[in-house]
Amino acid sequence: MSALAPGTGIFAPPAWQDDVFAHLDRIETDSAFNEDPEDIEAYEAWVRSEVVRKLGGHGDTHNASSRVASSRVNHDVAPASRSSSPPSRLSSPSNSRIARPSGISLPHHTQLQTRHIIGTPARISTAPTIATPTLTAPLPHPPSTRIRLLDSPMSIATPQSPDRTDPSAIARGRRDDPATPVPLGTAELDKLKKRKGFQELTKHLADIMPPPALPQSAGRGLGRGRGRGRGRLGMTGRAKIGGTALAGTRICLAPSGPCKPRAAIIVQLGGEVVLHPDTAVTHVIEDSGASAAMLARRLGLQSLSDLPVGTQIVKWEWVTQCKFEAKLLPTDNYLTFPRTTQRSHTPSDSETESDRPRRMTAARRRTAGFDAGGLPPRSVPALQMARSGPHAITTRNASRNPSRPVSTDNLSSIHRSSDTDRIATRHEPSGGPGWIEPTGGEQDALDILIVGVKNGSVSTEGVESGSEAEDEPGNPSRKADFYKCGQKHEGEPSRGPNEWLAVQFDKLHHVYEGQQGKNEFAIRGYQRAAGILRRTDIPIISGAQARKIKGIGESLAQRIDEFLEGRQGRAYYEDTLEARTIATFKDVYGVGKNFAAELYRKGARTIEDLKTKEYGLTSGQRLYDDLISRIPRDECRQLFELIRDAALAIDGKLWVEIMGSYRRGAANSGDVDILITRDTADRLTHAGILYRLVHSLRQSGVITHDLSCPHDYFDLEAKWMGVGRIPGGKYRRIDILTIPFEYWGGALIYFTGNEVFNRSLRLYARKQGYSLNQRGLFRGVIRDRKGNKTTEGELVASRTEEEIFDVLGIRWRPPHQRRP
DNA sequence: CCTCAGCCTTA
DNA sequence: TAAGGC
DNA sequence: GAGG
Ligand SMILES: O=c1ccn([C@H]2C[C@H](O)[C@@H](COP(=O)(O)OP(=O)(O)OP(=O)(O)O)O2)c(=O)[nH]1
Ligand SMILES: [Mg+2]
Repeated sequence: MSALAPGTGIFAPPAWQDDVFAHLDRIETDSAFNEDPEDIEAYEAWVRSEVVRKLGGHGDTHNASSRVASSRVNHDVAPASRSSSPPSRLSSPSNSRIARPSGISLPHHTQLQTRHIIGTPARISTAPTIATPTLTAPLPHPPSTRIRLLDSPMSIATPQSPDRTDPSAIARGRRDDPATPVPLGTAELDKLKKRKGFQELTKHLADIMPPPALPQSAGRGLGRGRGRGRGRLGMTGRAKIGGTALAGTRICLAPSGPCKPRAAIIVQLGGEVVLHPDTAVTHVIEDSGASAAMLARRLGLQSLSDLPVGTQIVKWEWVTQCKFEAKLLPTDNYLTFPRTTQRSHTPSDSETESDRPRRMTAARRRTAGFDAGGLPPRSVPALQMARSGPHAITTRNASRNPSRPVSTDNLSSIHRSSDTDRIATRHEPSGGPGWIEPTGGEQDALDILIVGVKNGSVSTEGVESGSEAEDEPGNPSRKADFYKCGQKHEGEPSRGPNEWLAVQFDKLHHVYEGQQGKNEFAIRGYQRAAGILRRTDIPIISGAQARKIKGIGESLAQRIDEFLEGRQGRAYYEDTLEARTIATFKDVYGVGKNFAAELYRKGARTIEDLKTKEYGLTSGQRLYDDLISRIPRDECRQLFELIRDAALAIDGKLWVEIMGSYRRGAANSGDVDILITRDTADRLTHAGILYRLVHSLRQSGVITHDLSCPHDYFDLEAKWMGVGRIPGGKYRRIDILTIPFEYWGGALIYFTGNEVFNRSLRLYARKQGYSLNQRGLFRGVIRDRKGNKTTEGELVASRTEEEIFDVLGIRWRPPHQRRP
C-alpha cells in the first residue's frame, strides 16, 4: 500500500494541480482500481525486484529495459519469459532523455511525412526493435502472483436489486446510502436528529482538519478505520474474504431464528448484517411464517412499506443458495411474500424485469425520486464518454508508402511475432467477471465486518459487487437490438464508500447527455464527479465536505446534498422523460445527440419504437442486436486470437495487440480494439495489411459489417471500424488500427486509454508545452486560435510508452491504473 | 473571463 | 462543416 | 461545471 491515504491527497490539493491526472500522480492512488485483475502488490514487488536486478546488471534502468525488451519473446504463455523490461516507473524522469538508447531517439520523423517511409534505416535496426516498448511496461506479471480466482461468480452475479420500483413490491420507503442509513422504526426521529448532529460534527471536523488529519483511511485494503465516530457512518471495508456472493447487500435479520450463525454466514459472504431495519437495508430475512403485519411489528415498523424501496423480504434459503452457488441470486424464488402482480413496466425493451438481474451497483439504493421516470431500462448508467478519435494522421497526402507495398512476406509464418509479449497483456487473468480484488488488506476489512456484526449494527460496507454491465449471454432477455456498445462499467471489483453517490452521478450524467442546451463541459463534470467519488476512500457525508475535493464545486456539492438527504432537488426535476429518452437513444450506435433529439421530436419514446416503426434507421443498425451487451473478457480474447492469427498468416512479423479496456484488465469490454504495426528493420512495412486482414476475416465469417473504412488502406496509419463475431456468437464491435512503427508508444497510450486518462494526460502535456496525440509526443505544435493545428511540430518521443511518460516527467503507470 | 484532448470518417 | 465516433 |  503504497498509497498514502488517498484521501489525504485528494483533499485540499494544491492549487496548481488542475488536472486530474496530475492529481493522481501525486496521490499514489491505488485504491480503487476499477479494472484490475491483478495483484498489485505482488506485481509491484516483482517490478521492484526486476528493476533491481536489471540495475545491478546494467546500471541503468532504461538501457536495461531497452535491451531486454529486444528480446521479444513470444510467449504466449510463459509469463516467465516476459521478464522483459522493468518498468521504469521507478526511474527518475529527468534522466529519461539521457537514458534513451542512442540510436533511437531520433528525430526522425519529425515530420509526419516521414511516416511513410519505411523505417528510417538508420536507427531502425537498433532501435525499434527493441521492442516494444511497451514492454517495459506492460507487464508481465509474475506468474506466481496470480492466483486469482477464476472468476468468481459473485461478481457477475447480480442481485436483483432492490432497484426499481416494483409496483407489487412491498417496500416503498426511502432508501439511503449505506453510508448514512437512518434507522427505521419508532425511534426514527430521534435517531435522525442524532445523525444529523453527528454529521454536522464530522463535517465540521473535516472542514477544519487538514487533509492529513482526515481519517486515516488507510491505504487500500487496510481496513479503513472509521475515523471519527463510531457509528454507523459507513465504512467501507471490503469484505472479500469469504466470498462476495452477498457483497453489497445489507441484510436485516428479523429478531427470530438463529441470528448469530446466520449473521456469521452473511458476513462471510460479504454482506452486511443489521438487526434493525434502516434506510439502507436491501434484504430482510423472514421465514418464520409470520404475516406481513406481524413481521412489520417485529421490526418495529408500522408497515412493511416503510422499508426502503426495493427491499426484498426473503427466506433464509435464499442466502444458503447464494452461498452454494457462490453468487448473488435473484430472490424471485425465495420471496417470503411472493409477488402477486407481475411487473408492468419496462415496456420498451424487451427485457423483462425479472430475468434481468441487475447489478448491484445500479441496483443499489436510490434516492427516492430519482428513478421514477420510467425510462427504459438501460439500467446502467452508461458513462458514455465523449468522443474523439484515434487515428490521426493527417492524412495528408502522402501517405502512401512508397516502397514496398506490402510486407507480406512469405515467410511469415515462421516467426510468430506474437505480440503478446511485447506488451505482455495478460489474458488469463482476467479474472473474468469478477475476480476479486486481491490485496492483502482484506483481512482487516473482514475483521471490521465481524466486529460490526457483533455490535449488532453494521458499520461496514462491504460492497464490491461485480458490476457487470450487461446481461450475459445466457440472459434470456434479449434486448432490443442495436444499442451502442455496452454501457460502461467494465466490471470493477472494488467499491469504495461512495459508490452509491457515484452511481447517482453516473445516472445524472447519462440523463444530462440527453438534455439539450446543457454545456458539454458541465455534463462532463458529472461524469468526472462520479469518478472522483468512486475513488475517494473517505465516506462523503456532505456536499461541503466533498467540495474540498478538486473537481467538486458548488453546484456538484449541492447535488450531493440533495442525494444524501434524499431531497428532490435539481437532480430530480431535471430528470425528465425527454432527457432520459434522448440519452437512451444515443446509446444506439450511430445515433448522436442531434439525431436522438430528432427521433424524440418525431414521437419515438422507446427503443422498441425505433425498431418497429420507421424512423429511418438502417437495417444495419437493427442487426446489431448484440452490441448492447458488453463482451466478456474471454470472448474478447478469442476474437483477438482470431484476428491476430489471421494477421500473422498474412505477415508473421506483424505486431498485433489487443488494447482498450481489455488491456486495462477489464472483465468485459464494449468492443475489441486491435492495434497493429510492424517492425521496419527489414525495410518492409505493414502497408496494405489492413485491407487483406479485413478481407480475410470477412471470408472466414469473423467480420460481418463495416462501419467505416480507412481513407487509404495502404497508409501505414489506418483504421477500420466494424462489426464481427466469433462465428455463431453475438455480433461485436471491432476496431482495428494500424500505425507506423515509430508511433508505437503514442499509439499504445492512446489506444489503451481510458478516455478520461487520455484527456488528462494530453492536457498535462499541453501545459508542459507539448502536444500528445495518438502518434506521439510533439513539441512546437502551433495552432490557430480555433485550435486547428497549423504546424506539426516535431516528434519528441513515441517509441515506447515509457519514453513519453519520462519526457513528461510522469511515472509510467500500468494499464489498469490508467484512469484519470 | 477563459479553458477544457486531439483526430478521424461520413455525408 | 456538422455529426458521430475512437 | 470547475478552476485558474
Ligand atoms: O474519445 C475517446 C475515446 C477513446 N479514446 C481512446 C481511449 C480508449 O481506451 C481507446 C479505445 O476506445 P473505446 O471506446 O473502445 O474505449 P475502451 O476504453 O476500450 O472501453 P470499452 O470497454 O467501452 O471499449 O481509445 C480516446 O482517446 N478518446
Ligand atoms: Mg474498447
